[in-house]
Amino acid sequence: MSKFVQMNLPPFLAQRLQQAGITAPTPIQQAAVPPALEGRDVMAQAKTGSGKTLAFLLPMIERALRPAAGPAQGRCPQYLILAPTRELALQIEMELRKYAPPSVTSLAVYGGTPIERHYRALKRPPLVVVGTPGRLLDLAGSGHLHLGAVTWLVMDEADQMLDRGFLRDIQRILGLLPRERQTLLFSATFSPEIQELARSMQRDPARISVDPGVSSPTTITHAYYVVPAEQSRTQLVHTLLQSVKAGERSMVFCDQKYKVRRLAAKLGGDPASVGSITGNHSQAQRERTLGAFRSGRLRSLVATDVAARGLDIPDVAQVIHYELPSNPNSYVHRTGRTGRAEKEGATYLILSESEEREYLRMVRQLRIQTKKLPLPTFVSLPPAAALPNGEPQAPPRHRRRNEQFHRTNGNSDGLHRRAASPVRSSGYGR
DNA sequence: AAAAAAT
Repeated sequence: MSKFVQMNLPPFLAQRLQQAGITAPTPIQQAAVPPALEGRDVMAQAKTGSGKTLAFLLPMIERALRPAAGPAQGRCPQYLILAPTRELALQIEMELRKYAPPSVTSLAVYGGTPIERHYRALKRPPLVVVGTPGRLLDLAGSGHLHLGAVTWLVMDEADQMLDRGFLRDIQRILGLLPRERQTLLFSATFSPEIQELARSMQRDPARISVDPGVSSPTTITHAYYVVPAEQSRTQLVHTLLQSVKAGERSMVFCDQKYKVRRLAAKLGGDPASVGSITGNHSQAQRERTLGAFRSGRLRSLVATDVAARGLDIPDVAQVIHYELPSNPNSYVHRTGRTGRAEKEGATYLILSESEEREYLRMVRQLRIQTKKLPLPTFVSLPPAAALPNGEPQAPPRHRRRNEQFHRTNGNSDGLHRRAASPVRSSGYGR
C-alpha cells in the first residue's frame, strides 16, 4: 500500500501522484496532511521546493470528496486559497486540476483579466476558489462571489499575505468567512511577529516546522561575486547566463522594475533567449512570458519579486541576484526557484564592496554556507536592444514614487502606514 | 525603500 494511502488519502489520488512520478510524501506532507485531515488548523514552515502545495491540496481534495456535510454543499465555494501573486494563484489551481477529479470544481480569480469572465464563471460557483486578494474582494463586494460557506482557508506564502500591504485586504476577506472554519498557513519563512499575528486567525493550530531554522534547501550552492563597477554587473550576469547547459534555465532578480527593464534590454541581443517580467507588464504578457520560460522556449528570465515566491519551474539551474536583496526572506524565496524537490541548484549574488559586510551578516542569520568567487573572464555582451521611447533610464524620482505608492494602496491608508512604519523590522543587522 | 495586489 502506498504511503499516501496509509495517510488516509484515497487510492485514486495515490495513483495519480504515482503517474506524475510522485511515489512518497515529502516530510512536510507527512507532517501536515494528518492534522489537516483531522480538521485541525495548521501553521507549517518548510523550506522552498519541499512540496508545501500538495501538503494542503491533498487533504483538501480528500475532504471535498467526503459525502455532503452541510446545506451549502454544491452551491457555494467551500474552499478558498489565497496567494500573493496572480501567477502563483494560477499555478496552484492548475496543480489542483492535475490531481483532483472533475467533481472538485475550481476557479482561479485574479486581477489583470476581464472581470466579466469571472462573473460568468461564478454563475455556477466552483467548490474551490484560488485567488489574489484584490479581485476576490471585488467579486465578493459586487455580490458575484459568496464566501459565507467557506470552511477551509489556505494562505500560501502566509507570511507575505499577513505583511503590511496585504494585511488589510486579508482582514476584510476573513471578515466575510464563517468563524467556524479550518485555517492553514504555509510558507518557507515565518517571522515571530507574523506568527504572533496569525494567532488571532487560527484555533489551536498544529505547528509544523520540518527543519526548524532552515528555509533554504541544502542542495543549493550559494556563492557571490564582488564587482568593482556598476557596468561589470551586467557583464557578469551575461557571462553567468551563458554558462548553463542546454535545457537548463536561469532566473535573474532585481529589486526594482526599472532595473529589470534596463538589464533585460542590455542582455537582450537575442530577444528569444532573455525575457522579463514585472508588475508593469500586462497580465497577458506576464503569462505569455512565464509560459515561454516554463516550456524552455525562453532560457533566461529577468524579474522583480513578482516571480520570487512559489513558482515551480522545471530545470532552473541557477538564480542570480543582480544586487543584495533588501530583505533576507526575499533572498530565500528568489533562491528557492532553483534546487526544488531535492535537485541541485546554484545561486549567485552580485555585490559591490560596500555591501559585503551586510551580506555576510545575512548569510549567518540564514545559516547558509557561501563563498566568494573570483570574477570570470567576461563573455562580451551582445549589442544592446533599444529601449522603447520615453522609458526612464534612471529610477523614478522620490516624490513620484511616493505618490504612486499612495495611489495604488489607497491614500488615507498610505498615510497611516507611514506613521506606523518605524516598527517594521528587516530582521537582521540592527 | 520597493514590490505585490482592484479598476
